[in-house]
Amino acid sequence: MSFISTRSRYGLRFLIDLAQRGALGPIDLGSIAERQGIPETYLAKLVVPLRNAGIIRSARGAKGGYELARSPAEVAVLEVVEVLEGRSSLLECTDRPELCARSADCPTLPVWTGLETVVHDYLASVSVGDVAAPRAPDYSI
Amino acid sequence: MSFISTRSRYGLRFLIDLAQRGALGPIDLGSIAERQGIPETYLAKLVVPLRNAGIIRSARGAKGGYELARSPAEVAVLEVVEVLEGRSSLLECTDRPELCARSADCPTLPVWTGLETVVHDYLASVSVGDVAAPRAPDYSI
DNA sequence: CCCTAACTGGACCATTATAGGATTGATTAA
DNA sequence: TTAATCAATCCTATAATGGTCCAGTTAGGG
Ligand code: SF4
Ligand code: SF4
Repeated sequence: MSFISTRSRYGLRFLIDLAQRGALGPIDLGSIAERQGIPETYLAKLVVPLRNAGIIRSARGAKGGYELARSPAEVAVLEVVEVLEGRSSLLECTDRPELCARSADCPTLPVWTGLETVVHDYLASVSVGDVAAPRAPDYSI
Repeated sequence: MSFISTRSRYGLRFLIDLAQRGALGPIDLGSIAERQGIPETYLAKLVVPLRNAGIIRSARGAKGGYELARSPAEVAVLEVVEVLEGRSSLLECTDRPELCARSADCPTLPVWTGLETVVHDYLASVSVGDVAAPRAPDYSI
C-alpha cells in the first residue's frame, strides 16, 4: 500500500518496546507480540533483518529473547525503515537512474529526488530513543 | 510498491507534456502517450480523476483531446499525487486515528505524522509549472 | 448528414507485494 | 532432560499494481 508498511510500523514498535525495558536482559518475542498486539509469527520474521543489521541481539534457548544491540539514541528511524522495507527509496529511478532510459532528460525526476531527500532527512533526524522515552523529559540543567 | 506509483509518475509527465505545449487547443491522448512512452489505454484511465479534479479539461469528437484547465503554476504536485493515488497519506492512522485502538497512546504515531507533514509540505511547494518550464528562465527585470 | 476520431466506462487479467500461518529444527537455562 | 525460545523454510489468502479489451457515446469536419 505505501512506503510505510506494517513491517516498519511493527518493527519500530518492537524496538521501542525493547528500548523502554532497558538493559534487563533479553526479552522473549511472545511477550512483546502480545503486548503490542502483533502476530508473533509475523514479528518473528521482522527480527531477522534487524538482527542482521546489528540493531538487535538475540539469545537462543530458554530465557532467551532479544535486546537492543546499541543505545536507542544510536538507532535512526531511517535505518529501521530501510532495513525492514528492504529499500531506501520511494522510487527506483532516484537511486538507479540507469534503469530508466528517460532519466537523463526527465523533468519529473528532480521532483522525486527532492521528495526523497526530505523524507530521508526527516527519518534520519529521529531516533528510536527520541520516541521511546517512557518518562518525562530530563528537567535538570 | 511505493507511495509514488506509476499513476503519479505517468500523470505528472502527462501534465507536464500538456503544460509545455501551452494553450494551443486540446491535444489528443495518443500523441502524448507515444511521446511519453506510456501505454495509451493505461493513460486513458489516469485522465479521468484528473478531469474530475478540475486539473484538465477534455474535448470530445474529432480534433478533441485534453488541455490544462488552469495555469500550470496553480497545479501543485501534491494535488496530482493525491488525485492519482486516491489518498493523501502514507498511513491510514495519521488521517483517521479512530481506525487504530492504539492511536491514543502510540509512541510511533508522531513519527509518521511528522513524516507526512514534511512530505505534504514539500509536494505542496512544487507546482507543475515549476518543472514544466521548457525553456530558459525569464531573465528580464 | 454521416463518418470517424476521440473520449467514457467497465470488465477483465497477470504479476507482484503484503500479511500472516504452520512446521520443523537448533540451542540453552534450569 | 525438558521446557522455553530462537531460527529457517515453506505455504496461503488477499489486495494492489500495471495493463488490456471492448462496447458504447460524443461531436467535429467534410
Ligand atoms: S520517466 Fe523520470 S520519473 Fe519516470 S522512471 Fe524514468 S526517470 Fe524516473
Ligand atoms: S499502532 Fe500507532 S502507528 Fe500503528 S496503526 Fe496504530 S496509531 Fe498508527
